[in-house]
Amino acid sequence: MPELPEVETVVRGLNKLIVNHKINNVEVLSNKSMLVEPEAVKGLIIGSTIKAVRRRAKLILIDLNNDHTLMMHLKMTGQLVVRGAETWGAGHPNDSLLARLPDKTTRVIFDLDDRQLFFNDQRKFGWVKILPTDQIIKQPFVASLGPEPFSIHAYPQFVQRIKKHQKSTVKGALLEQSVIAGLGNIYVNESLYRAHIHPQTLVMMLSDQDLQNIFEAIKISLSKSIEAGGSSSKTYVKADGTKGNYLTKFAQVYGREGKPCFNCGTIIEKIKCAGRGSEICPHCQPKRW
DNA sequence: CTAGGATCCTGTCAGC
DNA sequence: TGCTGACAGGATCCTA
Repeated sequence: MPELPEVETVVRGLNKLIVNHKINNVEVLSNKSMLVEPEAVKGLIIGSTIKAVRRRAKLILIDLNNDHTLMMHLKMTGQLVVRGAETWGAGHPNDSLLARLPDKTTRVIFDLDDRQLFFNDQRKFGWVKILPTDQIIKQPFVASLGPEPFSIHAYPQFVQRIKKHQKSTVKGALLEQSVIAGLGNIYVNESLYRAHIHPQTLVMMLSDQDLQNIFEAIKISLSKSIEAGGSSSKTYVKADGTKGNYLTKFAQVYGREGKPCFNCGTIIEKIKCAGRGSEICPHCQPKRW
């Protein structure tokens, strides 16, 4: 899925493009994607005005002017695209960001006054819900979330929470949203590479210094991506008109299997860890066992 | 309680 | 060309 930086990019874009706009109609093309009863679509969504767009972990929260909030999760292949006076989109980087919409991945269309918001999701894992705004933090998943990586007291909370997973691999623990919020497969791989830690290292084997290195590496990986992702929608089509992938602008190991490590030149390998593909530099991220 | 694997769904790509 | 299996930027459910 879009991970924290991509969701942050979506939220920043939506804040510029849909706040203070009224939702005139909602077209549901996939019931699986729209987990809102038809009566609630009519009674709570249609006719409301968007007040603000927020993010918590990988959740997108669109506050309406009736004390309710649209909660969206893009999961693996979701994306949000605005078409109107301006054209813009972010999330899963595929052709639907550029295509005429709706297309075969379009699941929900929000008709605003002078523009449309498209919820596209090839694999239909993502969803849209609506809740009273004050109930969001009471949702079990939201309540269980670990700290936002850039919040002031994130580090001690991160340390306390990851230490509950002593027998897990460090990769498995970092993928847990209850340990730290917003990481997914790519940023866990990127962060462990930058911290020089092998993903299969058990949490019980990590020193306090290791944890500090990992936490700093997470913040660097995320912030570099947010910087690049902020322009992802514009740079997705390169100057020559071909498709581009903004991840290649900052990724150190993602998608680089078989290529030389930027640090030492060793060939990047791809292994399986915590059930997910994991690119590593075998020299920079040595096994400790 | 934890940890690991299967699962939801659609599409693409490598290898016959 | 057509088929098959592996895999994919997530999180939940089931099992042990």
